[in-house]
Amino acid sequence: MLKGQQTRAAILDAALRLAAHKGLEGLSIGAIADTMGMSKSGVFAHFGSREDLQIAVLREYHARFEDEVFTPALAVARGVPRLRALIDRWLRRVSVEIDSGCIYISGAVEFDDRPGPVRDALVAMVQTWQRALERAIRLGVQAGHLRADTDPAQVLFDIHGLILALHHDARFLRSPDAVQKARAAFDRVLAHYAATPAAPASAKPRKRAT
Amino acid sequence: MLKGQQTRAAILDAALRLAAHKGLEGLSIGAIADTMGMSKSGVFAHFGSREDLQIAVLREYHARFEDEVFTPALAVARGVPRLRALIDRWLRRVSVEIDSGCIYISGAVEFDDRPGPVRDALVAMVQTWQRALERAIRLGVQAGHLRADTDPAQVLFDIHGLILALHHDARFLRSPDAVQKARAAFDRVLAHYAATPAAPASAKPRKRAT
DNA sequence: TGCAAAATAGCACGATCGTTCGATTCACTG
DNA sequence: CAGTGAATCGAACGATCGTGCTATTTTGCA
Repeated sequence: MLKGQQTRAAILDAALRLAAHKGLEGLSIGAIADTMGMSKSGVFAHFGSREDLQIAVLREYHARFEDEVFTPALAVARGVPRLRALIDRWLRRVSVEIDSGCIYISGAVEFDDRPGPVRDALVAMVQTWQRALERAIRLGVQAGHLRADTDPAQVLFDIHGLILALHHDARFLRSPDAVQKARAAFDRVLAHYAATPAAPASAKPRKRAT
Repeated sequence: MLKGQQTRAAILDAALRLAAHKGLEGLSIGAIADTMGMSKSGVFAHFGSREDLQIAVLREYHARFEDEVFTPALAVARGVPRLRALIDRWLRRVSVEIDSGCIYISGAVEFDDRPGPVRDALVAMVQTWQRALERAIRLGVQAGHLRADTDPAQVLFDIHGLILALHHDARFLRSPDAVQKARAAFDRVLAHYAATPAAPASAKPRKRAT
């Protein structure tokens, strides 16, 4: 009863490591069994199918991402400070992931053309994360930190682009100063959308309308 | 003699289509043989190995990319106009590729962790394209279109990010307005680095460390 | 400590993969 | 038109894959 959950967690951990390197499609039950020192069927029995294993890995990744990036940033004051905390933690995580790979990014490329439950689960998770980011941006507008005419979806697009470029340059091109470039790009994005301090100081914290 | 080159080209064309959908790692000689209506060994004989086939596909893609994006833009006046032409063609190509996929992008994710000749070839091609773009940006600075303190590598990073975000949102998230967002982001990048047309300092010349 | 149930192993199947090899058909040239 | 080399085929090999089946071991509870 307990042993089952225990080895299942261990398998998931190994699978996560493997998927980070080889991608979700590179996940092979045989390879996991090898690194775990157990048989293929032993590994297989914990998941109904390879697809379920992939989805389980996805869920595990999502949970860790939330714990590491999203949740701690909630302690920071809403608006630009929280947005900064969010992006800072995201950048830091991608920087660490240079040696392992971000499953959200690799998965998006692997499954952009492959319908099915795995793609559906991945899309749902990415959208959840993007909606959380967009909400943080919107709070920044409401708090008066960002210009009132700011389009949150556009800011999200800009920020997401810099994360993707960071992942590409650091991981694929092995560029050593990609993190620095990403931080500069983020500062520039924030500066562009920042409300001008000289503007009407009617910027006070409001309760969320709509 | 002639027939050989002819079918080789046809195989390459089919392989390119297949790789755009399934990725370079999803390239299977059997699948190509099926769509070509010939035997596996018949296809195989044209390339010494699967790796050589992948590299040949890469080279073909690179040649088409050059013909479609890079070369025509050389006819435009150097500086920002040429840079605009370059990016416009690139955006247009990625937009069309929403249904097929960009091999540079998918390949970068597939091979960011897999050493070998395929990765080496892909890195070389991407770097060639990035160097060409960076040169166009530098010419924009020299022509006085962009501020003198512009870091071409940083501009390249920004632009590349918006292309990657476009590819992600359009192809994976199936967002219909990704192209529009990418164009807006590009305009914002250009506006940020644009040299002030005249001397009057309507805006404070804030210099940001890069 | 004994026993049911859960966890794991072992084995085999069918499919697909890249690759090799020998035979065969085709295309080009003298 | 004949002959020769290129082009293609067909079959097979070994490896790996996910998966189902049946033992066998291990675990947790009475």
